[in-house]
Amino acid sequence: MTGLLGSMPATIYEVAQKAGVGIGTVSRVLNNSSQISPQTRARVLQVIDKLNYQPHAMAQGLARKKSLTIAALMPFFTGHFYVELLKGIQQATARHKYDLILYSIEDLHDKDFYLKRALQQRRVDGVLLVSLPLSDAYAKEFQRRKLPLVLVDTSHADFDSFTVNNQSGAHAAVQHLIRLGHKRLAMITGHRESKPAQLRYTGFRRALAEAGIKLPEGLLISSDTLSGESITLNDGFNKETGYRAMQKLLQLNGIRPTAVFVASDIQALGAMQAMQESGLRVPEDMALVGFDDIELAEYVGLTTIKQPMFQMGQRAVERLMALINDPNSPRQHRRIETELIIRDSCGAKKEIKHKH
Amino acid sequence: MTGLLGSMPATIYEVAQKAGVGIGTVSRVLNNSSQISPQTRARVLQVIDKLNYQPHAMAQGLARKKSLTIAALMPFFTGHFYVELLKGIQQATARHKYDLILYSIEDLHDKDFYLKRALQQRRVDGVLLVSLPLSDAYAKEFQRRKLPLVLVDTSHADFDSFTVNNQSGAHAAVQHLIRLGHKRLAMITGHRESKPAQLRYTGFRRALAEAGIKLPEGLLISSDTLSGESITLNDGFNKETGYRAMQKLLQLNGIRPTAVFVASDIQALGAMQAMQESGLRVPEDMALVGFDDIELAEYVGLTTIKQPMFQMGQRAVERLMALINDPNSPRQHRRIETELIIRDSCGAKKEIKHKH
DNA sequence: ATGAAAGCGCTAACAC
DNA sequence: GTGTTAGCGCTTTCAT
Repeated sequence: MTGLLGSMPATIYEVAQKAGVGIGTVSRVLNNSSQISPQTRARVLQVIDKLNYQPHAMAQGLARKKSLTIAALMPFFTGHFYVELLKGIQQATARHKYDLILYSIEDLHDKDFYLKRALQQRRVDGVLLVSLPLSDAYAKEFQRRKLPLVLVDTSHADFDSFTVNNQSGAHAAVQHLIRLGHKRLAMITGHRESKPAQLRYTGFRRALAEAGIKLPEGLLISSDTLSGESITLNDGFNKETGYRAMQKLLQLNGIRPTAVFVASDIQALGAMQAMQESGLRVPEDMALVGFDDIELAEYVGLTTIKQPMFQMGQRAVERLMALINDPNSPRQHRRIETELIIRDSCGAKKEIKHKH
Repeated sequence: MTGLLGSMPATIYEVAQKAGVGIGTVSRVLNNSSQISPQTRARVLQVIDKLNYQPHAMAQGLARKKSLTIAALMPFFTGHFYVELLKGIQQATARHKYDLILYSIEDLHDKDFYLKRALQQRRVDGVLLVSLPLSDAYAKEFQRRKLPLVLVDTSHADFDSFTVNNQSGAHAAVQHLIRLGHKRLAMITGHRESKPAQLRYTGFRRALAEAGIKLPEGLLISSDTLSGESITLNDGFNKETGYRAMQKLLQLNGIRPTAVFVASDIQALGAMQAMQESGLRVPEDMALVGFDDIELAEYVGLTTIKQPMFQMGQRAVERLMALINDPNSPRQHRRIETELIIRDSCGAKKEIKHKH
């Protein structure tokens, strides 16, 4: 039927010809333009269907100056956090019938390269920048090009952003401990220069202050005050720092805390190991709350703060789509609230445990 | 300098004009064509650099009938396996200077939709289909269109594929147990209809046969012979089936096995839980080997079979690129070998343990 | 070696 | 309403 051209996909010309109309008409029904007589529209649609015609994405993109594609630049997968985020992004993108190009950033050189690519070459309709700081040079570039940009887990005054509310998350964690009756609390966290570490610390202090509890000396342990090989890894949020920090806490006789807020689950795991080696049990000897809700947290029954990354990914895409459709939509900086996941590491006092 | 057009990216025309050459010439240096005088080439390159010019991907794609993009269709992330795979895919794709469009398949309707999209809209130069069976209808379609396709973790006679060698992996796992001196072995696995389950079983049998060991009745437990809610989940590879299967094994007095090969780590976790509840210890009371090397495996010290997904992703992309460059390249069905990761769940006999 | 011109498949402005 | 035509930004003959 399709003759010699049978193996090549149909073009708008063939559709037009078979339907006995001009290509403009076909284009119109494709974009379901305002006024087309129902008859011709039906006829064209029929041919389209018969030829199994689908418009050529690049030709459309070129003519329309739109790609129906967005790019996500993200550091590749340090676990759960990014996987969930990517899922959310992917799903929302698909729902809008957009394609998602994934650029993974392993070092800062990559970032530049891909940013440039997204900006100039690939002409995506919008970009999502995840966890990476946006330099002023690129900020200007995005503005000049009027290319919609949404930041996720990072921020910049001039662009829309979605970040986790670290402070209120930490606050909720500590409040939970306090509600359970704990009065002598400690905190283990990452490097003091780390922004999340700072915010989580603020939340911790705030919760203590509200309960009229003060933090004795030595009950706050930041990674950078420790010694050890991998101390600097991942902003101090790693198993070894958790382990060493807990060892330090355990040496505190007399003022040993009854509960500790560990600013990351991975550190909490290290802390648990240290406790175990000292013959101490969680939560009997010491209650623990983590932060992140990594996969292992569920397995070991660690009560923790979950960051709703899936949702964050979705919302970021929704926002990006809104910006694509209305570039003048006012800037929004959204702070996503966390969720307290209660498991076994704090024991139960007046609380009902939610077992998963 | 760029005047009113300053906010739009430069085109090949502007480059040509500023360099005092025709657009054809610019195009030639862009594609570093054979013969261009070093001088003009230098001059053009200089202008390109000054204008910060980068070719427009869609225009190039349209003219060249190539998109420099591939698509990966995959069921979205059931953990580690897919994350590693995606990392490998992403990295190899980037190395070839291709872009990666990610289509996530949540149900079979998605699969159809995206397959059609990739196939007809000519957005991509090749596709990677992961873990999903390819229907004959689409197989024909890919052939007709001559669109390069590589299957990963799934296969079809007519297309290149990369799959894990389930059989030899299982064989290695069981051989390990046998070398450790175990003579009474059992196996816990997923549904009997599951292809991986079948292959792993074959590997198990082969290892036993080679050692002259026979499998007494009742020492092979498939998920579909169990009862319980989530028994059917994920082809029977889930925690509950592992748990129940182990319970069943534990009821076997007299012929209780000293070691069991569990065909998935997640089931091994369930099995361990059942043992723990019965006051039994791993490996003292029973040795365990899993399959998959999920994240938790390391945490609980489970000896297991690792599937090198990162590598598989990379190789699949390499193959796809080869096909894109030479569509007539002969078909290859690659079987990727697994790796035995020795941890603590088998104890040590004559073996040296590799501790991670 | 290089300029001119004809597409690539589509959209959109312009006629009628 | 619908056909015609001029681009979109590039590659690629075809001349020269």
